[in-house]
Amino acid sequence: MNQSSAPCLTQGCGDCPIRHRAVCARCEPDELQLLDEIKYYRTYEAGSHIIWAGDRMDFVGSVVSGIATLTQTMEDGRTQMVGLLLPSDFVGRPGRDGAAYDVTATSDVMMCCFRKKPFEQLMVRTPHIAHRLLEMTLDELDAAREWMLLLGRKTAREKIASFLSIIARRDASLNLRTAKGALVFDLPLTRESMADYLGLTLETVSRQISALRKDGVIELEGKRHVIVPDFDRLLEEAGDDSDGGMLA
Amino acid sequence: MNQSSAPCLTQGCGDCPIRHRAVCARCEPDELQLLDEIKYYRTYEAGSHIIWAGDRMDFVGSVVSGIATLTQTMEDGRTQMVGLLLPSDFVGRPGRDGAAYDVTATSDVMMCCFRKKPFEQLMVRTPHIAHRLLEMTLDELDAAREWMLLLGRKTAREKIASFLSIIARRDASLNLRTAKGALVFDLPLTRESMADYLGLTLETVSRQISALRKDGVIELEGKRHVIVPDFDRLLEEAGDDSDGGMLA
DNA sequence: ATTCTTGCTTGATCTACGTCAAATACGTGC
DNA sequence: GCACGTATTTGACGTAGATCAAGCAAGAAT
Repeated sequence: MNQSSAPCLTQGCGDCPIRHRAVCARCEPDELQLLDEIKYYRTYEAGSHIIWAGDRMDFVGSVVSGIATLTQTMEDGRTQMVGLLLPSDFVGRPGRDGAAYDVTATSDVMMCCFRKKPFEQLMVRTPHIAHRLLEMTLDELDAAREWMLLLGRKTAREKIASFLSIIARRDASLNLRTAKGALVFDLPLTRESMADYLGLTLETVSRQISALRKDGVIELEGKRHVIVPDFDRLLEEAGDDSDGGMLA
Repeated sequence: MNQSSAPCLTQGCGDCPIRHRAVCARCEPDELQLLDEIKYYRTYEAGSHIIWAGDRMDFVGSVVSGIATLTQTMEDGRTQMVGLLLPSDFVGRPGRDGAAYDVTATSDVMMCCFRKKPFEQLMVRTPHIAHRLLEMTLDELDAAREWMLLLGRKTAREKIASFLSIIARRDASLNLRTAKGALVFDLPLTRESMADYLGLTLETVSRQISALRKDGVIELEGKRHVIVPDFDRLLEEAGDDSDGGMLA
């Protein structure tokens, strides 16, 4: 169907999707075998918690399929999403014992896990794994800071437009174009989860999506299927500097 | 005066303040010498830009003295702070060429810089530097995510209280207690910069500080000098789970 | 002393978004 | 087909915080 679901057996990484190589892209065959030895798969049902904040976490790993979220919740129930995990995204903090956030499967999720202790030992022996992890963490930090601008300074409409463009970008595997060049993808979250992502209420999310639809910025088929006839227009609505053609 | 201004000559790190050892804490003497060879100091005047977003960045380093901020600005001028750099904090992204954000000196700043190329080479040879950087980056990511909860879900009053407790915590070097056990510190930012930190306007910042003062949560001497008679009370106002006694 | 400048406070009003409440749509099982 | 549960939309209204607009305080320059 597309490269993201292609197995990476050639990399010695079992049946993980290709970007899972994030961790083992430059490993030697013997290192890959060590990774395979400490690897296992787990599945989680939609709605179930993968980890609770504060739990001891004895693995690191990648999402193979499905969607998971990282969230923080205040005592009175207000919650803010702080991470969105799509297939191939990495979870876990080598060198840390506890989980800092709740990790929840919002759809059925399959994880590819590495037992943490041996993974950390492997890290010591194979410096490029540490480098790759540093790189991934810097990427996450960049994403978090972009997100902070969104949360602190953008209007509700800009937040929605930004979210749509972020999903279109990240979910590249699902990106398709119609004959006319319109961009097409599915929303991976409910309105409520989008609200938690954007620091809004679900009602405001719904209203702003309706408004963008009315103004012709997007089209909807059903509740989740989005068509973006003009991606640059969407970026304008998002208030982003038009870096423009990253999908050109 | 306090440990933060004590030189760390014993670590072979020149006259950098002690937490600068972040990078070189576990280095062998010969590695430290290599660090010294690629090290230089630079000063920046209050208000001047250290780096502009997008600039090539040919160094990494630590703040030795003064305060600097990381900010993002939208085309229409709305700005969001995404990082606050106090003495001993690290700046720079090994492996990345460009700066992602504006870095501004909000007071006179002295930086201790390492030339990036040789620093990266050193990183390859000394794995514990890479590990330390990963650890620091994970810390920053945690801080960013805490910050996201603040931006997305907290009220103005909670934001101010959170900010005060964060400063009290980070600025540990300046923490003092009065005879009665009240916590005392100085605000490192103007009201406007606080507003950029918190996703508010400077007027709202001012009003909420006044309100906290009126309610006895804090006392003020002048505009910047803060006295917190009861730190737990402040934490309650911040809406944080009372992890309580981190300063007990 | 006096004017300027910069940072801060306070007041009056406005508005974007939240809150509360009631439909509507879409499955899924019977 | 029909009942039921969940996700979503839409409406009416309230409010936290933004905006606009005056002051005020304290240091620096004249």
